[in-house]
Amino acid sequence: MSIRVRFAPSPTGLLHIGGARSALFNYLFAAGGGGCLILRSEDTDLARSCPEYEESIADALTWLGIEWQEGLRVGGAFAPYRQSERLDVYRRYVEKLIALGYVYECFCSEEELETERRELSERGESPRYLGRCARLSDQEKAQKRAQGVAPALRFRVRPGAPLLFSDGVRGTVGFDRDGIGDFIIVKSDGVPTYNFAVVIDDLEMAVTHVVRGEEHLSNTPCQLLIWEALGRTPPRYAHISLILNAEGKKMSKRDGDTSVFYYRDQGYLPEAVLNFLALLGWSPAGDQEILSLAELKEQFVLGRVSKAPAVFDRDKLDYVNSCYIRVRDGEELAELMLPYVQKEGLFADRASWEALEPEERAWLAVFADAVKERIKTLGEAGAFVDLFRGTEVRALDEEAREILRAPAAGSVREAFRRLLEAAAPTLDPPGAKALMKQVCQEVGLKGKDVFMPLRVSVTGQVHGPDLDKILALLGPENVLARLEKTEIATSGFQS
RNA sequence: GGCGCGUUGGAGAAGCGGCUUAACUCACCAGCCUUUCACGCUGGCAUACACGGGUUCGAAUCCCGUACGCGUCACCA
Repeated sequence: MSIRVRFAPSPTGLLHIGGARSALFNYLFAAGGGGCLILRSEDTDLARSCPEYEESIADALTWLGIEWQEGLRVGGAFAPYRQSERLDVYRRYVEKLIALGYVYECFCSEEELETERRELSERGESPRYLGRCARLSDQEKAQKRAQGVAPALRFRVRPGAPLLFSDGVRGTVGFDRDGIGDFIIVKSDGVPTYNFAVVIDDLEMAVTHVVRGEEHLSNTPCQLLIWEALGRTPPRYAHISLILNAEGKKMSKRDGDTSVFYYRDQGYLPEAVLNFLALLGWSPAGDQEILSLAELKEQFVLGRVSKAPAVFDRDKLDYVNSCYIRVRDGEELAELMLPYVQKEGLFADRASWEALEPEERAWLAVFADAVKERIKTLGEAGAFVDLFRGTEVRALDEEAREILRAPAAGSVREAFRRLLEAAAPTLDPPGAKALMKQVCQEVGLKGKDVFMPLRVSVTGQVHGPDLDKILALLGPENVLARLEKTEIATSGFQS
């Protein structure tokens, strides 16, 4: 039998990093065995669910490169894949459980339930429902109903052996049945609860393995109970550890920077996010950590997933991302950077990469190659725009002034200016290099003595990308203009 | 508080009873490379197996307790 797994988010928010990792692990697990990933929407919480979130979750998965073979958007043999559209399916199973004697109506109010839980808790017992409505007479029920109280449906937990299951990452896990308490499977508004709907969906959709976050571990016994009542074999479960924030707490939406789109907008590449997420709680057998999706698929095994929670480390994400930025180049990388460059006002009026002129694309390609080794995210590329554009030079700091005060600085600049004015009206990196070589010959110097004054004159900074690229990107006109500005700015200091 | 899960250097982790005087990656530091920075390379730092008992000739690895952390206890999912 082939593997069938599912990712079943509830559309109550953007896809967050923990959800993305669950989806990834499901995807990798299924892909390794030629299985099928189902994307299902658990929208039984009518009040909080929202179709826009469902769309954005699917978009986020697509952006990441996680493909599903069945479910939302793609359909499949077990449609529909939205729980709100499967109410009649659940109803059928409720009938079945009723017939089997597992279900009873509960009229308890929220306050009553809360009081019960509190009392149990104070007595040091497990807070749970003690079954107050389990044996209501028909008359009592009729009375409640006459008062306008709509009943919820509870699942009756019968005594029996402990619920043991073998978890794919944690090994054998067990819960006692008497600690559980009868739980609600259909709310008073007639909508099934999560714990019930998942079981029915997993059953109907022939799910073979459930890979999900550890927060669901304590839901598992309830679900097992339903499987048992229905006389069916449950899927294999695997509960992956949580992702913690720097404070060691479960990464929650309240932390802010937890949505996948946040990282996309910051300029993280999808393959980097995926690679990083895979490394959170899982480790490859070999030493290589930078792995493509194809390699991850090939190497991923559930058995190597860690039981302990992992802390989300932005530094490592940055590192992984920089690795993926560096292997890209030319116009391909330039296109990725375009939005961030536009944010700085450059080519801001262009609707897309296609709307750029060929020479603009070429310019951006040189730009991209000039900055790619010094950025961790695409977003950081924006900071370089000013360096390569316009006639303005950044204010000189003391270190920069020092360099321009060097005895030979003046003649270097002079020679460079002269040669540049005589040169062709355009500059490319090789051309810039040749020009600088000529300067070296003319002033009889080389190395730092030549390059540093030029660098500072043109950029105002002591550090930065390769000079030939800077010059090419600026173009002769801007270079000349900048030369003049730094001349004026430093003239008062040259003795 | 009940129940469940976890605990290897700052972070991710390898380790599955002897090969461990505990890999590897990030971060950090230094040197080299380089016209600068960055990249890359080399080296280093980090007094890492939570603690206490067992089992064993031998334990980070198995068992039991304790501590600490986290999760969960909803007519949320």
